[in-house]
Amino acid sequence: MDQTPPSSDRPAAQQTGSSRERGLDRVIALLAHLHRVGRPVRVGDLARALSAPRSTVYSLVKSLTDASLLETVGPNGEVFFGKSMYFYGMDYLRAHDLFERARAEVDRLARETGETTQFCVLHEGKYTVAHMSSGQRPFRVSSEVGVGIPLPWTASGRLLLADFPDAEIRAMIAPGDLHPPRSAAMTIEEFLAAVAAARQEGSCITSGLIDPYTHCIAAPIRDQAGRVTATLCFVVLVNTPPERIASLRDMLVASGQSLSLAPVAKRE
Amino acid sequence: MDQTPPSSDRPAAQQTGSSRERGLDRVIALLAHLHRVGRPVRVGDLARALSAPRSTVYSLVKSLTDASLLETVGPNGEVFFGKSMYFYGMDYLRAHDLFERARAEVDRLARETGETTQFCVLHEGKYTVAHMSSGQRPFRVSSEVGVGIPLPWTASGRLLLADFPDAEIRAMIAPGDLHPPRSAAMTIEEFLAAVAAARQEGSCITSGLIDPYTHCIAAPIRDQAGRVTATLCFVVLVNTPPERIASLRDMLVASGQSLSLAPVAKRE
DNA sequence: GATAGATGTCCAGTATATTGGACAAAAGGG
DNA sequence: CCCTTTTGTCCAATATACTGGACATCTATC
Repeated sequence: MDQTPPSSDRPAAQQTGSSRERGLDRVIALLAHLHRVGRPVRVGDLARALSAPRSTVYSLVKSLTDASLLETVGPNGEVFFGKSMYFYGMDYLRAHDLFERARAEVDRLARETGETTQFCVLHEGKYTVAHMSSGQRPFRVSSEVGVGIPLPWTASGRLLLADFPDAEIRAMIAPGDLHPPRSAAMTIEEFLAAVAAARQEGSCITSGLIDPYTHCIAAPIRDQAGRVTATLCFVVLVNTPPERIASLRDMLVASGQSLSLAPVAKRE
Repeated sequence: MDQTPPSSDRPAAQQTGSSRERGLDRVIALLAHLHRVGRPVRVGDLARALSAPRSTVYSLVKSLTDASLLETVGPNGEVFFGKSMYFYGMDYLRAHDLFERARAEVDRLARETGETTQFCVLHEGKYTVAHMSSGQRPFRVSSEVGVGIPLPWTASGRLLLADFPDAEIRAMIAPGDLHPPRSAAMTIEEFLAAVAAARQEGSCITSGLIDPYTHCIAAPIRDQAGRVTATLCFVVLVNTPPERIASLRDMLVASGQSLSLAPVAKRE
């Protein structure tokens, strides 16, 4: 046939057309997929999930496993993240003092209060749990580490947006984000008001937003400029007495402030 | 590291300096380089270090930062590992019960004894610290997390090789590995004997091997089949009294055994 | 402020990485 | 047992990712 002009006027309706793609892009999608799935995946399934040629995926996976970025695990040829990924993740930790200290603080708070405690950040426009420590009776928690959740669904989300002008927040929030799965939808104005309230208050408590049987108690962590860069939060059962909630909030605010100190020079 | 010497006269048909290379391979080298260096690196320096074309590296780094696998940091355009790398590393942790429990145990041992404590594994034929918690007076420790060190230089290395036949160990140890930097060289036979002794003993103590002023106390962690898969170790000052060393070793052996239990089913 | 060097972006051309398909071997399934 | 599906490996062909070089901006050094 003649040369098929690549969509002269309109983009291909289906991107499933045999598109030759960069190996690196496929790898990035592959890693994201593994993260989403959260468990080892067979190479064949990977190819299917990414709609990439099998031979390509085999080749890429070989390179990645040779580099220990992936590991083959299980009796079948399933692959998952490897040791190098772990080490590189630790490098990130080492470069980010706040993360390391916050992780330790979360573990301490969880140990001392017995409550499920989280350290949360804004990542790619979503609320994301960066570390979590389960309380004494670990109940079903709705957010896994590293999985983005719409900001309006959480108390921390209100704090994380404290420094953004309303216009930016509007742009950041997709329509569906205003309707938590197990709770009533809110308007963008209501949410903006909630952000403003959290900003004013210096903490935030929500009830039954993601999970109808829990409260969420959050406190900000600020950088040197005073901007909220992360949060700490407790997830407690709905029947927790108000005075305990207040006490937990005070602990959290105090911890948040101690983590907000200007990063000490750790080099010698 | 200039691991790609100009190679005055290479056998033909090999890369002649300007070798067009796969993007993914460059990325893998890039990540390894960042890990070696251990701090943010400017893109130009990356290109130089990898001896890769600048335009290529810019393009790759752009893809990686867009994916949050790298992050731009600092006033100049330096890049280092990004949040996604951290999350993927956490995924590795979640998939490896042993790592998570060992990390907690290391933190506990360090807190309770005040000694520098490490969790070590065999990675790519080297002894590698997978987690470390500094003691009360954190002194200069010679091994960073994730950095491979020749097996003969450490007490843990002797334990990690306990299940390998002598022939394999010989093949695994490079000649230079038998000469610790601050200590006298050993013969391969001496090392094999030390491995055998560690195997017999169920623990291992070395003195002044990497650092002349420290002892290294190590205990094995075993899998269901009883093979050594990892170790715990204390790094203590050379003047530590023998009875304390014995007591620390006993603690370590006990902790190692508790971690050696068959992995509990954590699924519900 | 002139020189020298780095940085980030852009572009056309080509070496080659990606691709589809073919294949044997293993793994079910009925 | 045969039939179907999946797996892992290999290969030739070509779409394109990588490359080299050119360029305009910045930073430093003297």
